[in-house]
Amino acid sequence: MAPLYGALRKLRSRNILQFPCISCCRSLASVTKSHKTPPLLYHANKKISHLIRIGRLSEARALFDSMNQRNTVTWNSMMSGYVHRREIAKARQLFDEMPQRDIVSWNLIISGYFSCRGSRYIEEGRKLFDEMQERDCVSWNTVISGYAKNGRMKEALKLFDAMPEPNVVSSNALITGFLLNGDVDSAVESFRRIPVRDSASFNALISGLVRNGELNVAAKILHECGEGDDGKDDLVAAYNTLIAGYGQKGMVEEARCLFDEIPDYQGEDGNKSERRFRRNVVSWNSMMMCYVKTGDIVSARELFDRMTERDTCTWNTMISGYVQVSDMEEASKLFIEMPSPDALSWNSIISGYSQNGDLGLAKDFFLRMPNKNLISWNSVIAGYEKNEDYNGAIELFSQMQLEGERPDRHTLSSVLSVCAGLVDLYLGKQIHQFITKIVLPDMPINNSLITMYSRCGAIADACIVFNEMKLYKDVITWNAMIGGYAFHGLGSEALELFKVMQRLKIHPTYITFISVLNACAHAGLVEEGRRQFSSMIKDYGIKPRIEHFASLVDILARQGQLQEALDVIKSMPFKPDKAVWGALLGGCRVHNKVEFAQLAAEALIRLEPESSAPYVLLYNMYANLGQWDDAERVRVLMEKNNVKKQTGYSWVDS
DNA sequence: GTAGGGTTAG
Repeated sequence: MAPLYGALRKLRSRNILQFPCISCCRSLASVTKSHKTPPLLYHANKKISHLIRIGRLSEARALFDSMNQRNTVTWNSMMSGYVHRREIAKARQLFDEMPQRDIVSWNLIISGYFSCRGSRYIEEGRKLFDEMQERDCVSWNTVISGYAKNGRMKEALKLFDAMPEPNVVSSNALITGFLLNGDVDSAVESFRRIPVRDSASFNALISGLVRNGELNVAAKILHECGEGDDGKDDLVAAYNTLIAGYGQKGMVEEARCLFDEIPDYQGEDGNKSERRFRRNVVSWNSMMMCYVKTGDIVSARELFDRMTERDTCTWNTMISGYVQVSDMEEASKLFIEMPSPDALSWNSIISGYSQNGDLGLAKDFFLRMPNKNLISWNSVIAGYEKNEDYNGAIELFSQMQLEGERPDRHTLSSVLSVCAGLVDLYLGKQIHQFITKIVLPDMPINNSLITMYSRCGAIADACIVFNEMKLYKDVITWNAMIGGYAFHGLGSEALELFKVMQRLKIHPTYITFISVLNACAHAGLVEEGRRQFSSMIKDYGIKPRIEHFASLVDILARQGQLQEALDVIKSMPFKPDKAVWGALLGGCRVHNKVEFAQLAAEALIRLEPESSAPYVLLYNMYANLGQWDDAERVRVLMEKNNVKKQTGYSWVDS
């Protein structure tokens, strides 16, 4: 008896056998039945399911239509193709047309309805379930998991209690459902109530806990897993999930501890050990990803080199690691070396070159890529936008639509930034219209809209978007609006909004303070500016960047406090850049402080010898003061340095 | 042919 019991346990843990239930007997019956199927029909059925598996649905349908003999399996296979594609109407049509239905037909159509979004479909699925004459445990599991996946736990639990024989699959579905709703306690309780847990029980619980940020609970459960768990010898997937979860939070050390806990058995001659709980390729990939996420490319590479078995994901992770640290040479080396690059590999390389400013290579790879997808288009469009080749971005955007690729929120967000860069309000409004037609504007999209409108001079439209966001705002939203006000010289509005933000206890970022300081400059508030500058450091622990110093210099210089501004420049821990000297020079012009102007202009000329602006400014100042000798000296210097005066241009589109 | 779950790109 004992060996038989052991064999049963082994089968169970491999998901071949579960709780005793009708479906097992039924599936055995259908196996024997398939032997009676005429060979031609049997092969045609196999062909249909193969075509569906590789995603060639229309070919499968053509074959289905051409068959002069079909059995229930034929109809069911065809139906499953539509169910997978969420084409529920077509699946339903087959269901209604088929001459004979078995339990699988019913289960299929019900699962189809439950995997469609919208309560309409769920009700229809439920109606069919209620109409069933005979149900097996798959029917129950389908409906329970259907409710759970849609977050409707009340109905799921009711059915769970009503089912004739509870089984581990439905319990697992409940766990997933609870965690989808963030109900950690109920999930853990359901888990504890399962008499014999399998590996999917652990996976469902651990992955849900990780998604809810409950890493400590997950680790505890994983370590206390006990006797009576069929899944306990196959916990590697759950370990992998938690490793990845730690990686997401940057907790590399915890991840490494877990990784080291998984045995790395390799039998003699490098053969894989019989033991099932051992590191697999996903464990290595996940651990590598942790290092990649924290920018520790050396440790990631170390693991990569130690791996005896690599899959596409391994290569892609390593490539994306090099992309992140801008080592495109190594990234493309791996890309060439890897056995069969997939869409993800191509896209990593494309976005890598895009982000690192090599648009030519990005487009080269993009054009050579065999099956471009939405992400490929988005990567290359974002690259053009980031590198300020706005017209190139727009060209790609229209090209993409000509080729039948539908833009999504990522595309549209990039295109909005393009409109902002081009200062093209007309185009921006068109894109806004387009957006409302095809996606629900979410936070990132709304944020891009605010930036676009304010950069294009339509501050009122920016306000409308901002106010429509009501409760759903993040720091970026606030930064965009405050920055918009500051950009338009509406200093007091910007400061007022900043106060509201502080009252709501939203933590500002360094970007917020760039806008706040700019607002102070525009509003002529010297004391307020100094106060905000030190509040940034003291109250919020934000280290001032050179942009903040530039703003502070701007604030002081505009008010004619040029000596104070110069003191700031001398005391700051950065080498003053164009913006800093530019701010000083701007103040000098307004207040006719020629001695400071000379200092600032000379510094600017050293930084950018080809720019005519500082020469012109200095020349005009001397001229205004009647110091014609000095003015002439500037003009000669300009000629000597071969600088041409550029014709002015306005950057505001009418 | 139907039910529960792990890693990578914009």
